[in-house]
Amino acid sequence: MTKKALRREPLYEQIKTVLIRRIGDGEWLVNDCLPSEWDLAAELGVSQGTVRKALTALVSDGLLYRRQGLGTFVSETPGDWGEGAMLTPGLFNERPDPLVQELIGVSRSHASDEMADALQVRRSAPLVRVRQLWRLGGVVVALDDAYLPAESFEGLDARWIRQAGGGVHAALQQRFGVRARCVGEQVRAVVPPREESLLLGLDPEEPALAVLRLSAGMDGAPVEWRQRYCRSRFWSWTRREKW
Amino acid sequence: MTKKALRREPLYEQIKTVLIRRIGDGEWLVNDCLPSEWDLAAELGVSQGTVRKALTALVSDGLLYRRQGLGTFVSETPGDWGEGAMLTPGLFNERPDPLVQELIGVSRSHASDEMADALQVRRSAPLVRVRQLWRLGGVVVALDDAYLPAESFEGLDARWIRQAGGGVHAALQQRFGVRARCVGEQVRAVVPPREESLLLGLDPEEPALAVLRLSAGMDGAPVEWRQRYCRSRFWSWTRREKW
DNA sequence: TAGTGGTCTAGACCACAGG
DNA sequence: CTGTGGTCTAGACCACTAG
Repeated sequence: MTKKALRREPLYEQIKTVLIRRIGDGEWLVNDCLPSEWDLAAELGVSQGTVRKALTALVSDGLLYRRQGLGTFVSETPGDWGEGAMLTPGLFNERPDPLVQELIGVSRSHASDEMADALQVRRSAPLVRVRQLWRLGGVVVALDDAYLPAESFEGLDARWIRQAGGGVHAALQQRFGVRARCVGEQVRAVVPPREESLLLGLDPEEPALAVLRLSAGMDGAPVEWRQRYCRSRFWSWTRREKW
Repeated sequence: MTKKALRREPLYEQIKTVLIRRIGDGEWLVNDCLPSEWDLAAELGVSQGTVRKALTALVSDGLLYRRQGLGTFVSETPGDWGEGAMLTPGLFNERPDPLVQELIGVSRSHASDEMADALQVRRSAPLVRVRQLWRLGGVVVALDDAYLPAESFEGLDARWIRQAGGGVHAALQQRFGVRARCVGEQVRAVVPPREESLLLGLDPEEPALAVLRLSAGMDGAPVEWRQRYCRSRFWSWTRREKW
């Protein structure tokens, strides 16, 4: 036994966990209104202030949104691009632009060592690969491949993805009840392989931004490994603070 | 007159503003302990909870840090790399590494249109350029040029920067009382110009990550425009969430 | 008008650090 | 032991939204 007693987890953290689970279980669907802070407080046996602290954290995590005078709601499944993520297209003082994704195809693949490590599957484990193209104003700006463990997502195919509105993450939510969120991201400057370079419309030897991203379910289990090549010729990728 | 009355700014926002100003004025220096939440509350005429909310916001902004049982303290001036910023070196599951900066030289330059726009100075306005090299484990990993309005920072030279510990931001704080923080960042994949490519030890035509960064003082006035080339060959640049 | 989130207060207890 | 931040409660008032 250790001398130091385990610090008990704060109440609002426990509330967060409960709410995440109940949302994941489908008790409240996308854009559903949660019970009011007071109702939740009564039901959970804590004060309204504690519920508020948990809700505020979930809002900043992007799982919920609030509208004063209306209530607290479940957010849309984030799109495949990764709304709250590191790289969004645009220049320093620009408005967000509409990104359109185009599904190219779904195929089978096997886990590289790097993927197997990130997805916590064995090496060469079977994966599903979903290849998509991103356009902005008609111009191709990015190409990405999403890799998912085939054993966990049997039956995921182009039809399901199209029915879900074209997004892998939307399909995961609808077909498997999994809400994926980005848990790690990497950026490199590379010259893409010839095939990808052609799809992107790059000159030979023209560099692109390569983004590697790992997504996990709300329970923390790795769900998707994504490799994306971004054109860096006309567009750049920006982060903006409140300013 | 408009029908809709102006919404009064929340108290904790006002408290934030007051504290930022008093820190900027040097009332508390780096690593100084602020008065306790209760003392601040009494002095400012608000409740302890309101002070806490303002302090919490400033902690998440990186201006303060707290240690339970001790107090609330003023953070170090962030280093020139940009500690809390988008790109920090390392692989997915790595610990942070010690980055060492080496001052190459300080020279005069003139604002390009892009710089003038970001720094809010006239085109071709005189600028001070500070060129630095970044090493990680002895290997050169990045090269950057910091551009500052010469009129605002007259006298900034290599000696002052060295005396401040080698950092531009540290020198700004010590010599001009300006705490700079990153307000916007951009990433591109490019093949650097020949001179920069040589300094970085890149092969000809080898791509690098180019990071453009605008920093502002606590009052929001633009202070520094920075262009950085990062080697992308052995190192990659990562963001990690709590995970 | 009723119900919601947004803010603020006052007071309480806990865990931690230091003398 | 004292003082600090960390958490939690109960209650209040405000601003916004919908019907």
